Amino acid sequence: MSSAPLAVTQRLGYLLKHAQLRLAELAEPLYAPLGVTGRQLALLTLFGDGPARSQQDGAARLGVDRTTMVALVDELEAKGLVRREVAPGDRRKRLVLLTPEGERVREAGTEVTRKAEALLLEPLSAEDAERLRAALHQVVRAE
Amino acid sequence: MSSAPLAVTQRLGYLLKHAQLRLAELAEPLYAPLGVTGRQLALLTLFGDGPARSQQDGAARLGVDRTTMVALVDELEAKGLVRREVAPGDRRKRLVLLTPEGERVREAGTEVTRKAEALLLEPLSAEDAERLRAALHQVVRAE
DNA sequence: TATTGTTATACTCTATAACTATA
DNA sequence: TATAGTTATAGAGTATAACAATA
Repeated sequence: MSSAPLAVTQRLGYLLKHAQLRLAELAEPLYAPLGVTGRQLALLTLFGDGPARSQQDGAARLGVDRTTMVALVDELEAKGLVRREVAPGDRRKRLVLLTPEGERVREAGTEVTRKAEALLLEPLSAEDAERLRAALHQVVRAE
Repeated sequence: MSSAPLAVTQRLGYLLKHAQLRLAELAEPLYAPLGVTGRQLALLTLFGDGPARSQQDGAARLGVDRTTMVALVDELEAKGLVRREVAPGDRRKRLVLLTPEGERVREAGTEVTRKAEALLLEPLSAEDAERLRAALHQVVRAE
């Protein structure tokens, strides 16, 4: 156990926050032409991937409150990118489904996300970049 | 270039955000007995490390607005952990200096931060943990 | 004129509480 | 009774604009 000063710029909290800020900085200009924010694209990715999910299910996976999810889905619905559908079998639940336009935006967004991530990871070798993603995944998995 | 789905939980934005959430979850209970938040401890680390800094200098390093820094320093001053001092040579600037109590909290906080980081990094080997920190540092440095 | 600190203000993000409808 | 979605509201956190002191 060393007792070096551990300057603020070496702390994981600082590094994670600033990596995130930098990623957002790189990605948002690329998302803008698609007419969506990074947040909205994340929602499209979430609801467009795999079997249909309810709002609550989506909220749980994204780690946000269900009241927050209502507003997020409202935004996407207003843009015509998703629609709500009563879940067959449980009329309390609303499935969130991508419209054809939503599907197009999701696909374009996926490409753009790749590009932004590549820009962020540019200073790393391909191997180190993969290790970074794997390490973060392991650390988060433990939730 | 693969075109796999890149599920939302594999995106760097998601991973960075959730790693940060998890770190905060682990760290805050440890900070609480010290009477400070993680944010406040980061400030103490920033201003307690190296030569005295002005508020503006600190704000720039932390990546926050200077008006935000005013409020943050106010908090620490109210707790008696720092004091402001007019900078010799430029009377517009206020240096932020740790009080003896602030110094004590900073030292205790450093230990606690190490502990929280260790908890977060638990699933990784020591080598992978170091690689993670190094990779984040490289990626952020490019700012 | 420009910069530092400050205040007032507004905006974004998010959660809590209370309601409706379904189960 | 409990759950899903919704609404209204309030609390963080942060930034923009305008001002005083100093350069």
